[in-house]
Amino acid sequence: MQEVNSPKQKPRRSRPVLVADAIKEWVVKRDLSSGDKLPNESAMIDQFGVSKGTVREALRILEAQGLIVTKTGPGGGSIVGEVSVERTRALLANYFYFQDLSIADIYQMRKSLEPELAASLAGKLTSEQILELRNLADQYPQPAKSAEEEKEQHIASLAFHSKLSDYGKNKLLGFIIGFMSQILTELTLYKQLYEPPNYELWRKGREHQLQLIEALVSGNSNKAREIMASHMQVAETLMKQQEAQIVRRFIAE
Amino acid sequence: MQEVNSPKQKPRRSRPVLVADAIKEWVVKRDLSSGDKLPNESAMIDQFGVSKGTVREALRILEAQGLIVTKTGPGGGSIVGEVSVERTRALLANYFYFQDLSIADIYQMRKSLEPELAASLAGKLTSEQILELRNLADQYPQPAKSAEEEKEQHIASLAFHSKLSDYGKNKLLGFIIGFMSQILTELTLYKQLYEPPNYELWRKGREHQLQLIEALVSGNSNKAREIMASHMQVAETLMKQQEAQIVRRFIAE
DNA sequence: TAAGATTTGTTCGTATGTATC
DNA sequence: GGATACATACGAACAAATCTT
Repeated sequence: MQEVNSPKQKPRRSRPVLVADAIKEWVVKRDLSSGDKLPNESAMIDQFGVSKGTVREALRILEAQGLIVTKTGPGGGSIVGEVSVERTRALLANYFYFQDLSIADIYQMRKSLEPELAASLAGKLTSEQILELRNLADQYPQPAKSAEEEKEQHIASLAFHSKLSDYGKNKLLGFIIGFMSQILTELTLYKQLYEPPNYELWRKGREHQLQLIEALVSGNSNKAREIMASHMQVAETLMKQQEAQIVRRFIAE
Repeated sequence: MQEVNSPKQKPRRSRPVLVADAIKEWVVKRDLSSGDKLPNESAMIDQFGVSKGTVREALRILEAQGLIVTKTGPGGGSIVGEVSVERTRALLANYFYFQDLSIADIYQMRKSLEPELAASLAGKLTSEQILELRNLADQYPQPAKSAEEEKEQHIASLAFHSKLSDYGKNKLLGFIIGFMSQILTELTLYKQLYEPPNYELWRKGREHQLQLIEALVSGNSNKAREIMASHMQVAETLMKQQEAQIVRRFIAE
């Protein structure tokens, strides 16, 4: 599997990306972690035998991926920087900018994952966490009086799910659920308001949240799963009513 | 919500970053899509009133995120580039480099998602796709004779799942499953081989693949779901036996 | 094949900004 | 405030890739 004679002429990597790769390798080889210092610019210029401009382009590449953070001044320079969730979500959103996700796609996944998350959290939450959830659920104790208000409630509800995903131990599961909540929130923020508030669905949704909290407190994981599953059905109906389209835009940075 | 007096002194965005943002905005505002041309370097130098070096750093940022592709020569320059799955997976992997994912975390998700995917594909595959799956499943018709051979079979099996995820219409679901297959493949590639081949599990795994293909062809979605669920149990046992640790390394680019 | 034109790629020297001591 | 150490930014020049004729 050599790269010789490969018909797929790979587009020759420019020097900045080669340097960026070299730096990444350097970091991994020494098993550096968040906060550890990298050599400064002039050291890299010597080390890799390239000019300042090239080194700087390489550093911008790593910075764009969230792998390093750079500071000026004495004691400054670049350090390894923990990649943030926000940036990662943004990068993932950029990918789906080109992929035409539908509401149905997102709900196919939510219906599988959210009940699983709820079940895994039953009996595992601290009283502070429970309190936070209650606060979110109580944020809108009355049915929405206008489409605008319903929108706000919908967003608060998504924040509830996002918060829940933070409480789980499974970082992958949490990330994906948080990502979907973000997409749906943006969708809700930007969408047209042409539907009147739906009282029946509102009532069910709120009821679900309260029942869910109760199940989480009592540690009944099967019940938590069931409630969340019903809730997803309701939420899906609500979203599909709006015939919303996924907002196409770059985010990142 | 002004940025004045914000206690959270946000780390002043450098000029390349600002230029990169401006370019992104420019692209979105015109609703450009994959392949459309951006102004060339000198035009940007004029347009933004910055130096060549600054423009180039901005372009490297966008390139690192997969948003543009740059070519030299006449008619060259930068174009909007569809963000590739590979790059996106790599960027996501960078995030989880810091998050200590466990095998259990990944399988909690696989157990939820893979059966769902299987069910959604029942009766929807073309004969070419079925053939490809059969080929992958038939790649190792005999039980592994060595640990090394078992490793190869395990990787082939993951390729089977990856392929399956490509066939679905749900891009988000496909992406996540593909991502997990990739992580597990790397894990398998780099892990120590201290366990002897496990014939019983091998037999079950292969049986599952064949039964699954059959269910997919006949369009029995409930059966497809069930088989995949059992298969996930087996696969999880196999992985956990190895006590593998998630490989920590940067990928990307 | 070869030459010329176009556009990105890379270097260097210099100057400026910024944080620490 | 001044000295120091570092990143940030500019501009001019030259190198390399690639398209056209």
